[in-house]
Amino acid sequence: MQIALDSFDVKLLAALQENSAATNAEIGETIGLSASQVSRRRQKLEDNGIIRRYRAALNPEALGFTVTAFVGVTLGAHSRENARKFRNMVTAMPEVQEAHTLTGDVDYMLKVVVRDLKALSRIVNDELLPQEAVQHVKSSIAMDTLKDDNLLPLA
Amino acid sequence: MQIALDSFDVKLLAALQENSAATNAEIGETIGLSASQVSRRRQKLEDNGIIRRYRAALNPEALGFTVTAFVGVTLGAHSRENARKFRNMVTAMPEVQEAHTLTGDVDYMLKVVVRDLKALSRIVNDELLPQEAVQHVKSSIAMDTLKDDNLLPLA
DNA sequence: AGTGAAAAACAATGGCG
DNA sequence: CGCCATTGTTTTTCACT
Repeated sequence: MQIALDSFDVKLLAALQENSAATNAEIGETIGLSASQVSRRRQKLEDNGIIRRYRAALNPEALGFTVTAFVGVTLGAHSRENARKFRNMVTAMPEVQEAHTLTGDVDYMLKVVVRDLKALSRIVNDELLPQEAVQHVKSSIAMDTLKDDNLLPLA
Repeated sequence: MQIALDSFDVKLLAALQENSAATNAEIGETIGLSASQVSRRRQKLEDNGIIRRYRAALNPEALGFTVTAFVGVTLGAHSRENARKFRNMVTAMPEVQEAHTLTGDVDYMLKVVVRDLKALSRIVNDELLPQEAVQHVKSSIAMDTLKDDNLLPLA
């Protein structure tokens, strides 16, 4: 999928990932385009999958999610089938916000968000560790989050 | 800030973080509420800060961001001033999507997104390591991302 | 490539049960 | 809280550069 983006498209994407509630007219004003062009370009970017979706960013603390943890997981004797089961499981777990396979000594890095430490303990001890494939789990708790915007550096 | 949320609010929040482009009528249909009530509740949730903002989720690969890395940073002799400088810097870096202070042997965990390994190298060697406060940096590259939705587990 | 204006869709309020 | 009607925005389409 090779898509040519001009500088208007990039500016539009930057504006939308910053604030998708802005009207086409408002965005047009900031990037120097008419509302109708913003609409047309936006639709093209949605159609070709560059814009994946629109979502509301919620306030975790206000909703009681006070614990964020990074959980490093090391797998044991790599049976293909057990590793697949593990991946399916973490993908399906709602508390797992991110799951990546890493280079280095840790096979997987999970970002987990829960209401309290008890819930984290339950996830590690009752869900992750019982998995056949899992050999070792190491959790680090985020004491403070300086930044969590997950915005692409389009600038 | 103590806010009472009933099950309609929770369902509404779940629907909005899943897809904020849905119309109030569509959301109302899925959560069992009229469009006008969805509108009223949504506004209240925006006003009291439970809904922070609306954003477009973009496709990183389509935009050329092929490298995601987790960078663990250990600070040296903790001069308060140097640590503050470090925090200000990572917060201002657009390539840093997340920055957390952690429990354990690593002081900070950064999630970095860039176009190629060269850009990652530049960030580590030319931006992070020259910082006074930084003693040690260890990067792990995400070879595969299974999940990256950053949705709160409201279910 | 782009604009501007009309038409269609939608959000937001208020009143009533 | 549902329903309905109204009002004002906003999106989208169309004609025209």
